[in-house]
Formats: sequence, C-alpha cells, structure tokens
Amino acid sequence: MRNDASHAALSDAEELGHEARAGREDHAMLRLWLRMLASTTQIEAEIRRRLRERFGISLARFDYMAQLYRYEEGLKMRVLSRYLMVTGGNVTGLTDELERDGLVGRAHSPDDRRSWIVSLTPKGRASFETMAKEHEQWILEMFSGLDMKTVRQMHAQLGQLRVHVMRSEPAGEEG
Amino acid sequence: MRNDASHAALSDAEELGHEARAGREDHAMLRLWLRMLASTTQIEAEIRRRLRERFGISLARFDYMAQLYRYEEGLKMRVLSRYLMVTGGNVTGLTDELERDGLVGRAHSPDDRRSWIVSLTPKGRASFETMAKEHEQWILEMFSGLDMKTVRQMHAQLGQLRVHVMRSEPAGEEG
DNA sequence: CTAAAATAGTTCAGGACTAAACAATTCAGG
DNA sequence: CCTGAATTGTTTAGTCCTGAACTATTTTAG
Repeated sequence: MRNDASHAALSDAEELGHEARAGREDHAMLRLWLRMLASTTQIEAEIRRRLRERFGISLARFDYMAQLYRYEEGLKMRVLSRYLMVTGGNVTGLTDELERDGLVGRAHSPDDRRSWIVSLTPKGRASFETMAKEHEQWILEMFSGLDMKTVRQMHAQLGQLRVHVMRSEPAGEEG
Repeated sequence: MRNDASHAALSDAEELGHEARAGREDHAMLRLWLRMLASTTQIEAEIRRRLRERFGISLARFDYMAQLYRYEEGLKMRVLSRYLMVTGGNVTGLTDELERDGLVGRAHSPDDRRSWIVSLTPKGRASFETMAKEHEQWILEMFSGLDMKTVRQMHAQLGQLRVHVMRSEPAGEEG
C-alpha cells in the first residue's frame, strides 16, 4: 500500500496533518473519509513493515496465503485474484514465488484444462499459522484503545457503508 | 494505492470475500481491521479511477495539490513529504511534474539554502478547486448510506484509534 | 457441429513508490 | 569558531503492481 493517504478539500484546519483539511460543518463526510484513509494507511504501513522485518515477506504474500488457508481444497487462480482484488498477472507472479519456496502447489483443474488450482502445502500451512498468530497480536495491540462495544459498532457501521458503496459501483467483484 | 487488501487469520467464514476470515467470537478486532482495510481499499480504488478518468491525474498528485491548497504561503518540501507520508524522492518527482505543468512553483527558502518552498500557482489553485468540488461530491455520494449521527460517531471512534496507534509507534511523523 | 465470443493464465512494458547513497548546507558541542 | 552529526533535496536501482497483448481452452449461438 501502499503509501499515499490524503485527498482533501477546501478551507479550514483540524488537528492531524493529513486529514487537516475539509472545512467546517457540512464537510463531515469528507472529514470522515480522510480520517478513515489516514488511519488505515498508517496501520497498513506498520503491518507491512513488521511482516517484512519479522518474516521477510510482503503483505501481498501474506494475503495470498491467508486466502488459501481458508480454502484447504485450494482455489482457481482467477478466483483467488478476485478475492485479493489484484490482477491475474500479479497472482501468476506471487504463485511462482511461493511455489519456488515450496509454500504452495499448482494442480490441474479436473474440469477446466485452462486453469490451475493452487493450494498451500503442509509447509505453507505451518508457515502461515506462525505468522498469523503474531499478526493477530499486532492487531489486538493496535486496536486495544477501543472497547469491545465500539469495535462491534464500527464493524457494523463499516458494513453499512460497504453495502452502499458496492451497490452504486458494481465494480466490486468478490463474493 | 494501490491494490492489495486483505490479511487474514484462522478459521471461520463470513460474508464478504476479503474479510471472509477471522474466526468466530474473540477475533472481533481482527475482523474490524479486515473490514476497515477492505472498505478503504475499495473506496480509494474508485476515487483513484475517477480522478484518472475525469481529470487524468493520479491520486498522489491530487493529494499533493490538496495539501498545498491549505497553505497559501507554501510548504518546504520536507514538510510536505511528511504530510503526505511519502518519501522525499517521491515529492521531488511530483514537484518536477507539477512544475512542468505550471501548477506549482519552487521558491528559495529565505532561512535555509538547502530547501525549497513549493506553492500552488494561480493556475494550480484554480485547477485544484475544480477537482476538489467534484471529488467531494463523490465522497458525499459514497457515504450517503450513513446518517449524520453515524458519520460523526465513526469520526470520533477513528480518532480514538488513531491516537492510540500513534502513541505506540512514534513512527507516525506528521503534526 | 462450428465459428465467434468469452475466459484462464502468462508475459511484458510501464507507472509509482521506496530505500539507500549522495552533495550541499545547517546545527551542536567542545 | 570549527569539526562531526544531522538534515534537505536529488538521483538511482529495485520492488510491486497494473493494463494490454497473447495463447490455449471453454462456452455460446446459430
């Protein structure tokens, strides 16, 4: 992630650098978006940094393995690329890497000779489990400033937002 | 921004592709994080797409101009790079582009001969205003699924989260 | 059946960003 | 002062991803 983080608009200031835009009153939604973007970007950057430091892997690779971990029977590459919201070319590259490292394997799809079914090897599963445990601790630590009620509330609110956004732009693939 | 979007962990399913991880119970914080990341990534991708389509510019460029718009007197490049949470080299590149297009100008800093002060030209200000207006409409549209009370509540909750995260990792620069 | 359209995966050129090395300048401690 | 450390902006090599072109296969319409 990325990386960037702001957008902005008109007039007045506020407290924190990035989202320090978006005027008074009315611009409440814009301000919410800017803060949402800034928070997410920052946390994502930190996760990315730690994955690199602790395990020497990219976030993309972690996401890839996370997705496969859920599907023991494996996934077609195209499906995986939709879940990960990345292009097919990207999945090809990640698969090549992970296969080289013995963490995932390609198998022929019985019903479609064009496609592969990729799945974690035992080594891949073990490797992911180790990383996932630590990853979750990072999240718990970062979100520990929120009480459980707030956590559930935000989860629901983001759900509301997501449903609305997905409706207006059917671009959103995933199931 | 790119691009990726998930992370994950253990066990059970949920409803939407990406965040369709994170087991039952307890994993509430992890689930919140995954949903937050997925929502933000999706909206960001859409904003990026529209900026490209409507104005032919990158999000990075829009962010850059947004930041300068707030500071009529201009900013030192190093300060700008902190606000935007990107590297100095990136700011150098963006500045070169924008300067070529006549949207920003470099001026010598009177108190430090190493640094430049960059600011929007009149053309740059006008250009940004046009884009910012439309940009805000997009946000209003995307967030219109939330009532104002929810919007303010989420804004406050994210503020809480951000303060906590920034404390634990002084990596966060910006003021 | 068969031709045309759609789809799965791959390859490759290119865009955007980073991290690290660098020159110029400023700052800090003796 | 004045030398060493820190900081500003730039350059460069490298990473990671996209979009478009391509091959091989499957699906769809007639």
